[in-house]
Amino acid sequence: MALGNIKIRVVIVDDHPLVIEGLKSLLKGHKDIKVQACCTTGAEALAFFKQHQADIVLLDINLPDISGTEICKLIAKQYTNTYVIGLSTYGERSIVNQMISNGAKGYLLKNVTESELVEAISKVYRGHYYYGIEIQKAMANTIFHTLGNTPRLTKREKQILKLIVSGKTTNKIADELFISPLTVETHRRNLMKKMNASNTASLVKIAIEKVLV
Amino acid sequence: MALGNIKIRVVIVDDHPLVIEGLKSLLKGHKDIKVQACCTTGAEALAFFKQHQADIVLLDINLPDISGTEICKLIAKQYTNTYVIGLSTYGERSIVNQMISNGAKGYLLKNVTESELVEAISKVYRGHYYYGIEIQKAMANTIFHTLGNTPRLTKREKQILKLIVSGKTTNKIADELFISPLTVETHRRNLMKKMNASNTASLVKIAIEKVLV
DNA sequence: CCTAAAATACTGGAAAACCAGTAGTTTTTT
DNA sequence: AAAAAACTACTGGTTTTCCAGTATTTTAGG
Repeated sequence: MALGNIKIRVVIVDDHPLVIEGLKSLLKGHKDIKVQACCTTGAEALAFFKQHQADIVLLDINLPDISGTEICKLIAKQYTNTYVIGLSTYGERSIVNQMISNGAKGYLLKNVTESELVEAISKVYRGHYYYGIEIQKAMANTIFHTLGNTPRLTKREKQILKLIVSGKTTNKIADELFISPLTVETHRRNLMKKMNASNTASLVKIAIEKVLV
Repeated sequence: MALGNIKIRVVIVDDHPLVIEGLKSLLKGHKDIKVQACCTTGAEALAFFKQHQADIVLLDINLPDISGTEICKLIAKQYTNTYVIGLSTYGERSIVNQMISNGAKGYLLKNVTESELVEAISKVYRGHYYYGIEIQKAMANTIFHTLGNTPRLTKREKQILKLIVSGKTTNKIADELFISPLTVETHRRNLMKKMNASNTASLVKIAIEKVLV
């Protein structure tokens, strides 16, 4: 890997000791990588970074206290020499995007192999991006689906969408907002058109999926 | 632990190599426990048990091929000397109950500590039950929340619920399943009643929330 | 085999959602 | 001040969902 005797300083943040153990184990054999610290909470991690430096953070998105995306944002903003690689189990696509837009330089699923993990760390360390194969698949799906295609909703539309998702009928919503049911219906129709939904069910589903609610 | 020179034979089943690695690492120091095999799929695990014996199975509930609960049921039925300890991340409460009713003798969250893991294995090995502290908390919560509150849906109901969530209308669903729209409607109504939803919107929302879809 | 649960299907009627188009009024942006 | 965008509201009609029952057939478990 030709890094001479400089070690990549890695910090692991995950609330599962098991995962920490696993990651450490996978990295043990690589002498140009040094696991500097392991944290099981977001607060712990942030405290650590106030006092120390690191090159790479392996950051779980499911933390008990602070959300992974939040921490990612903070680290990316404050410690510009520290790069974040997100970690999660499969199936949490929307989060991947959030992490990336919050400055994560890489993203891996927890079923990562040793070689992939090491490659990710070294790539990201050198300033490149690295996304696991599975993530890339998910992203291809998503880029169109979630980001490129997320319609900008107006304030009123968002408000009404929330009420729809919460199970209120058009009439109830109209009552609540002191507007005509006919108006609510128009908004409803516009929402469906914008979000490519054919009925309430898909409207709600898409709304939840895209975290518009 | 006074087991003489008999080792407890443990099999780990988890699709994340990382978790396997972590568990192995935690168990390494204990010489009365022997990790006999690790499987990353349900099929692999079942194949293994056809040819070998084990005392304890550490079984993840999220496997790519067969559901953990299914495997648990099979093992408990066929290999009465092999005890299952379920493994999962938090938040999958309903599954805990399923696992237990399928014959799991113990259940742990993946953020288990070394001592807890070892204790669980030895307790279960001796024929006792063992549930992690967090699981016990979750169960207390659950008894009301998940069982009292998450309705058990039948196979057909789940199937129809999925189709509803995917945006299909009653007629489309009926077509797809080769049944009368009237039947679908009945299911629909039963779903709403069971899930305490007043309309499609809340049905979809609740379904997604409770990960019934 | 028998029973309970699940799946199937119906009647008939009310409410809510969906569709297409139009258009006036406010607010924001340029 | 003009243009664009957002919010408002309507007509008139179709489709889908929602509600309250009832009832037969299958299926699964003891």
